[in-house]
Formats: sequence, C-alpha cells, structure tokens
Amino acid sequence: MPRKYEPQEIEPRWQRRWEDDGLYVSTPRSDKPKYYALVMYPYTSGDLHVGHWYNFGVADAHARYKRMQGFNVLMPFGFDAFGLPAENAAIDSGVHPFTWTMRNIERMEQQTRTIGGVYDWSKEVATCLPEYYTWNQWLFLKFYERGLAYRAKAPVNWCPKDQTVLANEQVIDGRCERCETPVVRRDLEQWFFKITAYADELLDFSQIEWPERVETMQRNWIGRSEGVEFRISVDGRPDLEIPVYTRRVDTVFGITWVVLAPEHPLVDELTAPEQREAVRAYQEQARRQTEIERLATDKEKTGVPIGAFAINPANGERVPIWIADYVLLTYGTGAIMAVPASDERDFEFAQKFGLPIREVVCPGEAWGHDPSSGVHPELPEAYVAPGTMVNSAQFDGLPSPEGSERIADWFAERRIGRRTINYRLRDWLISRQRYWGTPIPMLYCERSCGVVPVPEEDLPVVLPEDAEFKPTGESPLATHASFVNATCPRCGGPATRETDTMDTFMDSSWYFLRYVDPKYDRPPGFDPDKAAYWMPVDQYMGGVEHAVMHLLYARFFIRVLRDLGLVNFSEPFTRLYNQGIILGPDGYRMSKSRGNVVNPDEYVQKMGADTVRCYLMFIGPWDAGGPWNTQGISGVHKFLNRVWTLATDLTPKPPLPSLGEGAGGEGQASAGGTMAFNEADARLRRALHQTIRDVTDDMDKFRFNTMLAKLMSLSNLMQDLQVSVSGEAWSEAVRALLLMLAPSAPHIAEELWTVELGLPYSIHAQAWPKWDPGLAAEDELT
RNA sequence: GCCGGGGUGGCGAAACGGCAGACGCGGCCGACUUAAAAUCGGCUCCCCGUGAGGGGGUCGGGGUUCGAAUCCCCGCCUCGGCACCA
Repeated sequence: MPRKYEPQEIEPRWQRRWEDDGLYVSTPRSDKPKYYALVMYPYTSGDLHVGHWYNFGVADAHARYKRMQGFNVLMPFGFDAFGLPAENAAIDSGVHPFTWTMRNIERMEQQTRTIGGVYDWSKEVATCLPEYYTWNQWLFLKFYERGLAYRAKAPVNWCPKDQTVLANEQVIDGRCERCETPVVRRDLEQWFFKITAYADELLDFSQIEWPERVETMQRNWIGRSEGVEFRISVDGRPDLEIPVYTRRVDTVFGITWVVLAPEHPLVDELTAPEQREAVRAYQEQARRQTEIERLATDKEKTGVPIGAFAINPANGERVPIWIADYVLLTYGTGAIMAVPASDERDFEFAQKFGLPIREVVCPGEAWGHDPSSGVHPELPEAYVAPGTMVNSAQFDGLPSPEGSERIADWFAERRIGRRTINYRLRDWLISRQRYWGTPIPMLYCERSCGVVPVPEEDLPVVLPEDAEFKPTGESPLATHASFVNATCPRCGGPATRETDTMDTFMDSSWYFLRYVDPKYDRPPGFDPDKAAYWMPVDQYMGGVEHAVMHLLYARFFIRVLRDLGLVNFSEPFTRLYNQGIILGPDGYRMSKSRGNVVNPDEYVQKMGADTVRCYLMFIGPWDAGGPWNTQGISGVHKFLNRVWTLATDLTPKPPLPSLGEGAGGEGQASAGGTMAFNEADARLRRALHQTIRDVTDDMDKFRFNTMLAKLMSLSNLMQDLQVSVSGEAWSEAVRALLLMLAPSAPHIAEELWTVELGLPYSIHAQAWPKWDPGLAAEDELT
C-alpha cells in the first residue's frame, strides 16, 4: 500500500533534520561564487502574516534555486525590534517593551521556521539588544566626528498622538506614517544626519538594478532643481536684502511683488507699523495649520502685504512685499519673486488680490500672439512654457531659455546672484522623544564644555529598564534621574545625558552588515573581512513601502561608511525586487476591522507549508500580489499530491529496447492504442527538456507563476504517458521534476527524493538540472 | 496637475510581432463508490451548426505591418507615486 502524502508529518521532520545538519549555515568560501540573498527583516509585531510568507517563502524559493545553481548563498534573518508599537503595547497592557518584543520574536521565529526556508539562524539579529545597538551608538559617534551628525533647532514634524517628532520621510500626506494622525509643526532642538551632503550622489543609480519606479520615487524625493539665487534689496533699508530662488530667472522683468514665508526671519523687521496687526494674525493662523491644510493644493491662496517694498534688481521697480503660506520657509530661501504671467500659483494670487500681471515671455504662435508687435493681449492663464522674451529691456526678442542663461550671467557679473542647485531632500531627523530605541550617546556639560560625545570606551549607553514610558511629549528617559545625571568626560563636572532615542531606521541602515557575523564584538560592529566577502547584497527582496525611507537611508549610510573607510563599496543592494501585496479574499487589504485576515498557520496545518509556498508563487506575478483565493489553493495542493503519486505509486516500467515498428512518422497514437515506447519516450524527453529550459528562465526572472504552471504541465503529461514510456525515460523525468520542484516545495521534494526514491540526501545539495538543446528542439517548424 | 504600471473568459492569469486564453480556480457531464469525500476522464471565450466546420472576439477610436493583446497616435478607465518645492 503506497504511503499517503502527509505534509504535517514530513515537514517538521525535515526542518529538524536540515537544522541539525547545519545545511543552511553559510561561511565564506572561495570555491563558489557568493550570493547574498536578503529579505527585509520584519518588525516584531507579534504574528507572521500572509504578507510575510509572500516575502519570505517566495524569496526562499529563489535563494534555494541559486544554491542549486552552485552559489554560496547567505540568507540571514532577524528582527527590527525597536520602535513605537512595543511601547504602545506596554502602555496598554503593562507589559514591558522588552518582554513584549522578545516574546514576539520567539513566536515569529517559530512561525518563520515553519516556512521551511534556508534562513541561516546562526546569523539572527535583534536590534533591541545592547550587542546590536552599541554599534548604532558607535556609528553615531563616527558620524558626529565627521560632522555628519549635528544638533539644530528647526521646524520639525510633530505627531501629537505618538508624542514624538518624525522624519520627513515618515510623514505621508501630512499624516504620521504609523498612526495617520495629522502632523503639526514645532520648532525643536533635534539631532540630524546630513543626508543632503550626499544628495547628488544618491541620484546616481548606475551601479544598481532596481525597479524603475523606486528610482523615480527616490529621484522625486531628492528633488534636485537647478536655478538662480539672487538678492532683492528693500526700499528704504540699504542694510537689508532678501535672497530669493527661482528656476525662471528669464522672467525677472515680470516681478510684480515679492513673497516671504510667514515664518521668515525678516518679516518682523520689515513689517510696517500699520500692518503689524494683520501680519501677526496671519502668522498665527499659518502656524496653527496642520501640514495637510497647509499643503492642500486646491486651497485658495491667502496672504497679507507687510507694508514694505522691494526693488527689482533687473529694472529698479518698486514692488510690494507680502507674506503668504504658499511659500515654504524650508525650501530654497523661504522667499520668492512673484511673476504671475509665468507662474500658475502667482497668477492665481494676482487674481485673488488684484495685483498687476505683466507678460515677459510671449507664447507666440501657440496662443496666436506676436512677440514683435508690441501688443500683448491679456493672458487668460499663466504661460509657463518657453517663448520669446518681451518687456525685458535688452533681453527682448531672445528665446526664453537663452534669456535665462544671459540673465544669470548678467546677475553674476553684477554680483547680485549666482546659479545654484536646490534639493527638496531635508536632512534626516533622527531624534525621537520615545523610550524604546537606542539612546543617543551625547552629553550636555552644565559648566563649560557644552555638547560632548560619550567616549567610545564608555559605550554602550544602556537603555535603562525601569523607565516611566508614558508619552508626555518629552522623552521618557528625561524623568529617569540616574540615567540623566552624568559626569562630563572632559571636565569632570556635572552633565546631563541626551534623553532622546534614535529613529529605528538607524538600525535598518546597516543590519545587513551585522548579519555576516552577529556576535562580532569590536568596532565597527561588523566583521570587515566577512563583510568584504558577502557584501554588497546581491538580491534584496521586500515591499515597496520603503522606497524613500529605509532604502534611501541605507544608501546614504553605506556611502558614509565608505567615506569613513569602513567599507569599500557605495551601494548596499545591487538588485532589488518588490513583491506585491496579498489582499484578503474579498479583494481588500487585510485588516482586523474588515475581518478578512488570512491566517497562514491555519493553511499550513491543513495542507502544509509546501502548498502555501507554491500557492503564493502560483497566484500571479510576484510583484503583482492579489487576493488570496480560499479555493484556489486546492489546485496547488492537488498538484503536489499528483507529484507524490507520480513518484511513489506508479512503478517504472522495465527499460525496453525500442524496436521501432512503424515508428519514425509523427503519427498520433491512435485512440485506445498504445504508443511505441520510443515515440512516447521522445515526447516525454522533449517536454522535459523544454520544461527545464523554460523553468530555469522563469526562475531567473522571478516568474514563479508560469514556472509552476510548466511543472504542472509536465506532471500532467507524465500522467498521460506513464503507461507507455520506458523506465529509463520515466526515471529521468521524475528526478528532474523533483529537482525543479525542490526550491518551491522543499519538503515534499526531499521526502520523495531521499526516502521514496532512495537517492542521496539532500536534494537541496544537488545541482539544478540542465537541458539538452537538441532534445528540447521541436522536430519541425511550420 | 505631473510621472510611472496596468486594462485579455465567471475568477487568478498565460501568450520572442506569428494558432489568444497555457496553468489553475469555479462550473457542467461521466467513471469509481451503498453514499459522500478523495481520485480519475471529458467539456467549458461568444454566436451559428447535431457534426465537421464557419463567423466574431484582448477598454474605445485611428495607424504601421503579409500578420498586432503585443509597436505608434488619440481618448476613456484603473492602480501606485509625487504634488503650492518657486
């Protein structure tokens, strides 16, 4: 009686055996090319959900394929273990964040093991442990020494619910990335990393193969803009000048007013007494707005004149100065020239407040205008495209792009302006007013030394266990007296500690370096030799949600490490793949409130991990994601059952010499008759070698859905032909089928290979099958 | 508004410019079974036809080509990103 396929029995058994044999423990070796496969480490949220399986299970299949192809694969695993939810859980339930986090890690680790992956658990990392965060602190000090970590008072994003500041990257549509509370502005002293120093370099993607859209998102985020910065003088105040930035210096003759951001430092100085009241009221109103309100593009323009006037350096004209919240303090110089004829926003503002509009770039033919006529019909809207310059003195008649260059030169000669480049990217704000994170290793000497870094030999600054972590708007550590009070390492006088903790994106910016040897206990926190062997990551796999956060920070971080002489490459992740999102059976994003959450453990118990892995691969292209179909999974399960039957139940036929009666023609087997062995063999062989060829190609290109479809077709054909093929052809096909299935369904493949067919353990140490182009070729082409 | 991805059966999806719908789900019919499950076999884009066969069909409209789901142009819809960044 043939055995039944029982994944519940097979899977844990093989998982234990692989673990006991250390099958997936990776070490540097010179006889094989290295391949660092990496999945984005999960946050310690508590449970492994389907999305994790989609990432970790499918990524594992690809890594297994690379192993079989002869690569020395490193595929580590760890946990992103600091962060707000642990603290919030502690506040809600009274469990200490450490306890909560470690409990979740234990649980998630067990669940991850049920995937049956090649994850090398000897390399496991948890970022909340001192053995990890010590090196966050060490690296922070290096950044500080290099002038790349600095403290500044700046307007920052404040989440009123989470009671902490956020990096720009963590504000999505004006809301906190975590809790979606509208963010407000605050002026605070905070620690920043100087990512802007690397803005240009981060725009260079030539060393990496990433999805186009991620590159685009990063490019947009960095927002490089080339233009001219020039000074506008203030009427009656020879001591003052207003710097403005523009990309359209060709339009300077069209300036009809100047705008300052409401918070601009010159506003108080310049406001005329009679406007003081109105200005103050406007500033107050602007300050109270949330980011969402302020940045809404469909909002009506608002503003007030401050009663002062500016002199246009191009033509000496006197124009009014306004403040308006459509000008942002944090971009450019926080002040603009307004040219309503050539800018949509200024045009709208002019209409609202009845300000003059003067055409300086004639649209020409496009709008039926004639630049040389001297007649300029009223513009129905701002004309922003290039045209012919008019009303611009000596520059009249020039095409406007050329005019830009000429005026830029003219300003430069007169020393009132220069070409400059602006970025939208802001420096990375890394302070957090929360408990569960890495303490920033800085001290404030109360006597005379000011800001003093904690000496390296005093690291780590240990996060105290006993803190009151209710959010108050101030770091919880600030109320912990024995933590706060310290001694100045320079003068020995009293000092206080920095009580803010680091953004958790600090942790994720280098964890992949720590993985190469997580026990390494010397600076810089990772083994340089092992890192030199394994890095950079060959294939990074994870969600697209980190496109401008983690992925940008890590690229910055590694460049800094390179400049510190700690690594010798610039890009951490050579190739990136973003898998899609698995939706609930109803087609919506899974959420507890919707009640459409699929629990992978349930399906693992019912049908096995191999089935769940294969189903996730089969559902569609990996980058597309899609709804989990409760019924669809049975098709994949049936397929694995069929493979089981093919390999166990159907006894191979004895090899027979083909006698070739009537063979040679391409005739179909007649209905009800049997094919000659050699003809059936030929058909099976051809299909097999075509399958190997196609499956290999699909594997290389992450097309797991069609890869499995082809294995299904092959197994269907084998079933049809099993009564007519020779044992030899059959056996070749069964072995190759199992080898090709091994990455996707590692347990069943191992069981059939090792136990049922008695072939050498382990199938996962075998070479990927090769195809013979001659056998794969079609006999005839029409 | 700008920049990308996409639009193909009842559903998830396939298809070097060359037989549209592989593979799977669901559905229908049949075999096995006392019965059901499981398993196995057949059918399953639409229309006409018992059949062989014929006609139509890949969001809509044009175009290139011997030949277009695929390439080009216009439009519609949809998903994602960015968006008062001067």
